[in-house]
Amino acid sequence: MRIGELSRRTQIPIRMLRYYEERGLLTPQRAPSGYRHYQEADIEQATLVSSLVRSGLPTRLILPLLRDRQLNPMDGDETDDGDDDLVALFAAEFARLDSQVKCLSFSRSAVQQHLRRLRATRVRHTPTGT
Amino acid sequence: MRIGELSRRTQIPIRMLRYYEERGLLTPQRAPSGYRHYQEADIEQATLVSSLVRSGLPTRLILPLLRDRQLNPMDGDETDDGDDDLVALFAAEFARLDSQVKCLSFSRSAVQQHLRRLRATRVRHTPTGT
DNA sequence: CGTGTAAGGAATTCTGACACG
DNA sequence: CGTGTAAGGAATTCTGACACG
Repeated sequence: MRIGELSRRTQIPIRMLRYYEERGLLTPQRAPSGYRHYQEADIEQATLVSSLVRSGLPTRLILPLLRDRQLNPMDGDETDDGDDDLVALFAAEFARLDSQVKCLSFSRSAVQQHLRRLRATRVRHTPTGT
Repeated sequence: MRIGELSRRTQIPIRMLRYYEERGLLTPQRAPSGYRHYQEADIEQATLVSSLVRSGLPTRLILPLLRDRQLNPMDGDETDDGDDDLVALFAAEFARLDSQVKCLSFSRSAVQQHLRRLRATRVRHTPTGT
């Protein structure tokens, strides 16, 4: 598929799909026309990248993460060996995401609870509402 | 307790505790000296407010949410009756929080998975590590 | 001993303002 | 709008010392 279709199916702006490619996170083939050509599997990949980017991961961390993912588990080594710095960076990102999820989940349920009560009193006052 | 202790126990900057009060979200008593005096219950309240603020809720929405919370369920009306606008605003916030939680959770588990593999290969290459 | 007090400094808190993205 | 910071002052608390009965 071409970029427009991928954008539509993933809800990711075309601008961002091109940006991901610029950062090496997505590598579509090219038609003679120069049009990008994506595989079905790129839908999943683009979705993952988009999620990570929106979650605040710098693209330079997303790249090694993707490489790791594409490795055959049976393969030995082509990994970022013993990269202590990388491990530390990812550990920090994980901690950040974890606490952010907790904060948002907590807020989400507080808002949900409020919403329920708000609607309850609304109904009580507007019994004729459709 | 005074503002310093509350700040320490909630991990919320003093600056923010003062700001919450300015917005009517926290209403500590005052000592003759002018020092703020907080109750134990303010710990929970401050934590809730902080979470909501960090989650991106505007303080003007947090205020009615708190009021609602403090209402006795048996009481009748003193609520924001039939406030369609409020309901819509909260519904929008809820939707936003919900999708944000999903995005972050997804990213979180992707990073966690990567971290595991990263550590696994690190160990394989550094069997003597402590 | 238990208790009050003056002394000087350190830590805490106050407000109103400016800065930033 | 939420948050940080520098400024200048006021209230609070701390410690070690001296005094008293």
